[in-house]
Amino acid sequence: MTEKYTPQEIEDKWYAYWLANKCFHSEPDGREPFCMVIPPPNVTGILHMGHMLNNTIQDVLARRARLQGKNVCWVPGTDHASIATEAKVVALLKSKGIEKRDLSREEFLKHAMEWKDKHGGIILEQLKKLGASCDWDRTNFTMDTHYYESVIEVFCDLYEKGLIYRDVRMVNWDPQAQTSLSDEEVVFKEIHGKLFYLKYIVEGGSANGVAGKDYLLVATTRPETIMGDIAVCVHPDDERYKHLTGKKVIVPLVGRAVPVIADEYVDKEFGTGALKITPAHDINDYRIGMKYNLPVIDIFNDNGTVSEQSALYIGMDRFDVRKQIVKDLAVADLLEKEEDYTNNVGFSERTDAVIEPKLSMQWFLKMKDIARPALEAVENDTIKFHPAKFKNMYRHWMENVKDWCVSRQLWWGQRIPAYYLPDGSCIVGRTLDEALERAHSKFPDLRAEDLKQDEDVLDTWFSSWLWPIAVFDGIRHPDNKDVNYYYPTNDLVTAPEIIFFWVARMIIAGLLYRNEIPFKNVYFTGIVRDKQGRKMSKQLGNSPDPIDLINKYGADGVRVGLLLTSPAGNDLPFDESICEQGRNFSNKIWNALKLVKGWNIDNSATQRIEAGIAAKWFAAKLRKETEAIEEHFAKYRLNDALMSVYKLIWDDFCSWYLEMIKPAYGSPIDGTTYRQVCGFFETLMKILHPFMPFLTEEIWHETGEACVSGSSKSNRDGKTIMTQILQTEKVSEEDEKLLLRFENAMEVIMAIRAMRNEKNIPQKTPVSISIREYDGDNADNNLSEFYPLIKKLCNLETLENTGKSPDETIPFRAGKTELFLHSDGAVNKEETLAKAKKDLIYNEGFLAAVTKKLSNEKFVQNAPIAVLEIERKKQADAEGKIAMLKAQIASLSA
RNA sequence: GGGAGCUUAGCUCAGUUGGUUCAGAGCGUCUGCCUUACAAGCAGAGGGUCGGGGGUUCGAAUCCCUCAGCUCCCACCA
Repeated sequence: MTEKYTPQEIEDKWYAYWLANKCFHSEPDGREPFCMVIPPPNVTGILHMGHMLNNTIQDVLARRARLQGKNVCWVPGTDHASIATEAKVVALLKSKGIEKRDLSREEFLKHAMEWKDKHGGIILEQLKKLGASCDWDRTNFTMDTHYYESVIEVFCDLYEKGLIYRDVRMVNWDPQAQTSLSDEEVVFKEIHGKLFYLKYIVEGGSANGVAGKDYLLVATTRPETIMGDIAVCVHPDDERYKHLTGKKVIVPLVGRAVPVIADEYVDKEFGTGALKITPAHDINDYRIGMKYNLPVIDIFNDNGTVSEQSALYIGMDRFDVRKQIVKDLAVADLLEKEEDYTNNVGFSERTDAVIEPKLSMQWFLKMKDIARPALEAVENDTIKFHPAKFKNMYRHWMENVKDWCVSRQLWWGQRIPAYYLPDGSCIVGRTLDEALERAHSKFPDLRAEDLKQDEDVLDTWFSSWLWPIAVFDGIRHPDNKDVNYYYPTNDLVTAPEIIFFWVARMIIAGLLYRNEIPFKNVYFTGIVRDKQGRKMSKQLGNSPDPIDLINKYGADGVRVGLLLTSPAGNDLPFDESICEQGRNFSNKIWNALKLVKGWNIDNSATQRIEAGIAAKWFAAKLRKETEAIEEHFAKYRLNDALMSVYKLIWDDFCSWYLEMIKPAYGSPIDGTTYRQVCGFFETLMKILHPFMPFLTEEIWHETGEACVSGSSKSNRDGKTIMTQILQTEKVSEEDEKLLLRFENAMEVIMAIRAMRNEKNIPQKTPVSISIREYDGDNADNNLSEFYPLIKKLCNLETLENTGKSPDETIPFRAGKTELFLHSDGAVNKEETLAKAKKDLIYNEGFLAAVTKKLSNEKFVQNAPIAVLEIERKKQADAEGKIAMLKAQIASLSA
């Protein structure tokens, strides 16, 4: 065996083996299913730390379910990610000198599909490095034919049910991608800009001045939108402007006269208390415009340049116009002043372009009614959120849900199956034929060429919301055996950021199309941050390349590092050093195997007494910890589960058990002990397998039955840990008692080690100890059975129960047990006396506190009996210790 | 502006219905060890007025009030 664990070779070897043996593939059978669907990464995506965390968690859950004997199906796949992907393809074509607008839809899609075939799905290959045990035969892509048809079917169905409609609305417009965005795709950022004060001259005469001299001052951050102004609005109670309401003012530079209206929406305190109304380019202005029936002037083209509708600056970009108009206003003496101002500006999540509110014709899905059952499913815990705090967020959104704008002005995606007739009316149909047939009821002579399909595609989330159903083709074939077996899925692991985008909508779709929830548990991961707490991002360059990390620490090491850090829903402050801890753990286990494999086996030898006790103890410990781990898993506390395994292996197995059974150098080990250690090792590898799949597979082949023959070669050819089931046993009362007694023995061992440390006596120098057990008559506390162990672990020449304090010894204590170190040299009586006195003072203080508590009538009356008994026991113990210390002090002083 | 949550050791976090010597874990730190599986290691040690203040209670990290600081979500005031 190699000196150090080298993961790379072993990881590649086993992943290939698992694939070759179809270890991840699932087909419906008689077993209980355990199903998960991967949150499909963008087809253009590259693996980042967030994916690493998310997929490690899913893999742990999948592998754990396999160990429980379930039929595990983890469905992988990718999302076509319409905006993100189209933006990438457009950019790539541009770099080759090809403009999208010069291509036909078909040509563009051909380029996009080629690009997807070439670069798409890299991320899935990267997930294999991580050890992800996805059923790759079931890989889905949201634009696969069956998936595409499912999406179209759902759109048509919802339309037929009257849930989908077409309307002109104010939408978030991304002028770069030239598409609308849902509210969820807009991110607001604080921008340091300017507030401009513009003069709107009052038309004609005025109550208190000459025409042209009187003006209304309006503050705005967007002077370039004045060409779209159709009114100025003031608060009805604002004394400053009462005389102006109903009059008209002249829009600066533009020269158009617009009315001054009064509405309570206006904040008197802000700016000048007068607000310019531009319905086409501001959502609130739009609402006011609607309320007062004002006209709409849309001054921007789809690409953000000024349109023909404008009086000025036609063709210029919106940001250039802002610069220019400020200059022109100043020249015309229509700009009173400008102030620094910070406000929130919406940006496109995908392209980072400044969002332009824009009126346009879009398709919408009515949400209110279909959201209600989805809210209930989470409220009544039919679907459980981990951690539960996200229920609040979910409720808030679902109660205030707005209609979903599902159309996007893109080509990459599912094209909306709506067809326009020559008369402008619109027919929805699954296919052109279906649409034509429907159109014939109105226009019998219509031909296919007369129908013009809607140019837009559907929002990406309108396909991903069907993911748990569509991956099993459950939309097109609702009664197929896969969907019947695997749906509803068990767990969904995702980020809280997409709780509305995705989780909520999947629940809605599940209830709508299968009348059943899509998953039973949702595990929300935290955000992976850097050491300084910043979110990892490409721009900051603070995200390590996961593949580099895997190469450096091994996939198992990285997985452990990620999982040790934080529980569900907590952000994860990532630092490479946590992967180091994972790698060190791999190495520790590797070395433990090396130790065991290095022993010579003597099958004729009888088991040493301490090895027998050690085995009994470790078996009990194993049962106890297995139970604890189960509980952690039940609560989705994966970090706690891993920590328990970590300590079970490192501390209990390596530091205690192996040290207890380790034969003297050069001596062989007896067959019984050897078989026991191999059995324990095997069980430990199974428990650890979900977290460290590669290492455990490698080592499993050297443990368990493979050990029994004593051969160092694996006799497990053709088998794999992946098909193993973890048998668990309940911890018994006997176990609990043994574990408690053993803890006392551990305390003694640690006290002796500490004493060696203090006196600078090396471990290799044997010493003798006398022991006096305070509660030695009590069978539950008696330590004598562990004496052989204590002797071995502390390298004692003798360990005798003397019953009295021998001369020439250094007394010390472990809990309630008195110990005496035999010393050849002069014993420093002063020192031990001082220590004993100090102990006495502490214990007398402690006793006083307990006694005071017990003499408090109210405490005795109100406290539960169990608590009282504990206090009385504390009192008795303290009294015993004090008596012991007093005797010691007396003998030392004599 | 509206809502939710958080504050415990140097760091990241546990701490069930208030009650064991309850103030914990891992990492880091310090001390001593290259002891024949492992220095990617072994053995040991130190470290916190549980954010501040007040209250309820026999008893508060835990319940209530208040102040301070941080985070997230929603809304988008020109």
